[in-house]
Amino acid sequence: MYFCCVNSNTEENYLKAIFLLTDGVSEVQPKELSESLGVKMSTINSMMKRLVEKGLVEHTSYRPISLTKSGRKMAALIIRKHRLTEMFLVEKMEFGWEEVHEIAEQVEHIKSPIFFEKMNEMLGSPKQDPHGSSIPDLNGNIDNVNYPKLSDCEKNAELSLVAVNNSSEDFLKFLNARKISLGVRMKVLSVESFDGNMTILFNEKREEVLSKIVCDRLLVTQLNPSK
Amino acid sequence: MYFCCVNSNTEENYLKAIFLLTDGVSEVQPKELSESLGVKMSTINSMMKRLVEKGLVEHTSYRPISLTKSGRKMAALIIRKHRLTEMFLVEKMEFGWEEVHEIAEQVEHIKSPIFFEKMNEMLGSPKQDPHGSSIPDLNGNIDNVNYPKLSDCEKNAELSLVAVNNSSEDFLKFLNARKISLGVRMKVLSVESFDGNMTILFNEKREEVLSKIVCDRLLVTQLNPSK
DNA sequence: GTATAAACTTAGAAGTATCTAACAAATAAG
DNA sequence: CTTATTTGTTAGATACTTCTAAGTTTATAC
Repeated sequence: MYFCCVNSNTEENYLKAIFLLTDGVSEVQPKELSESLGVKMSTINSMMKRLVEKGLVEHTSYRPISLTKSGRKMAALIIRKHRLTEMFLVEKMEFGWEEVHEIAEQVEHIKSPIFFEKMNEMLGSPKQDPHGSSIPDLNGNIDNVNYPKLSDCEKNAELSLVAVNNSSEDFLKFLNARKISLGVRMKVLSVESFDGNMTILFNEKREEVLSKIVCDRLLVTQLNPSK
Repeated sequence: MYFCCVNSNTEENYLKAIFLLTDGVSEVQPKELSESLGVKMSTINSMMKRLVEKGLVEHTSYRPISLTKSGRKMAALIIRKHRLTEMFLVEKMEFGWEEVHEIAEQVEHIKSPIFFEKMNEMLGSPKQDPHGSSIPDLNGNIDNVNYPKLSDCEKNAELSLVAVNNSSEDFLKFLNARKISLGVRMKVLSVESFDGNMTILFNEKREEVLSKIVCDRLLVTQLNPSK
């Protein structure tokens, strides 16, 4: 018999991955999870058995995977620790937003509620992490604002960058090199229908051509709602 | 075959324990290690096989255990991370010295040299942790000052508390309750030869009777060398 | 100096986390 | 609608970390 309240780092990583992959939707395919975690399908299978038995995951043969209520809460609390850590590293330790994901990936597993609540306090209970993602509260509730992708915006749209979809070091260094950071003003000058490339005017000054891959990862809000 | 540069948290804990138990002496008995880590003797045996094979530990049947040069360096670097973390928690996050050991025990395993060097920089390259223990440098070298125990001091000795031998929460709370902290001035008023109890005058004001167990854990320097 | 106790070792088992290989079900393609 | 491909499952293997139980060696006591 398992003790439902004690989980290994590995189990926490599975819960977190399922949580992130079911953002917006309710289920995730075993295949997706396997690719996201970099493990074989059979490994997903054994772990799902354990997490189902612990009451954290719902899964029956040949069906997609979802979190139970308690699994979702647990996952959200791990993500809270991850995102508070990222914010702490950027705000209090002067790390760049491209450096913090890997460190937070390890720090998030530390068992010490007071450690993270101290961070939260020092940071003034931030609502977003350095990449614009929402930080779940202590009850595991998370504001699920679904910002549109830049790639879904049309010509002449005037926008502000509010979040990025991906915190990989390479991608964030790419943005750094072009001085693209959260809050930057953007105007869509043109959209190439052939390949999805977009020409963007940043802060009314710099022009950049961004590939579809990049535009898919930039989340924005409308600056002047056309009314 | 093993990869000598990659170690699990468990292996790191064994190296650290051997390092701390061989402070001053060159070897440690398997039994001591087993008690210190809270695992059975047979577990010590299997782990020693692995660490010997990795070239980190020296051990032959029925003989005591010691670290190789590379094992010692590795252990010192883990202790560096532990002690920098403790200092960071106290100095930059306002934790009490009794709260930090448990957290540092987990943080010390984080794989990110830059994370700890950032702490070191923010702290101004401290030489001691909040309990007065030396912090090894980046090469794994450590100042091995062997402060005398209060329990070894004689009547009328005038002393200053420079370190504690033990960072358990209970012990440090005991000291907190008596306002005993690093740097406090102490004068030995009397020593009870029967049980080793000592009556100590703190900062020329407060008098406390401390048991042998407590006096064994307090490390001091002579304030006025009697010459 | 033998008997006894303590310390140490070995062998074998269990749980976690992973894999490979073989097989089964569901989906896509013709 | 049958075939082929992709996706999912099971069984069995390996490495890690730990245990218990049984056996050995060293140290202690008389």
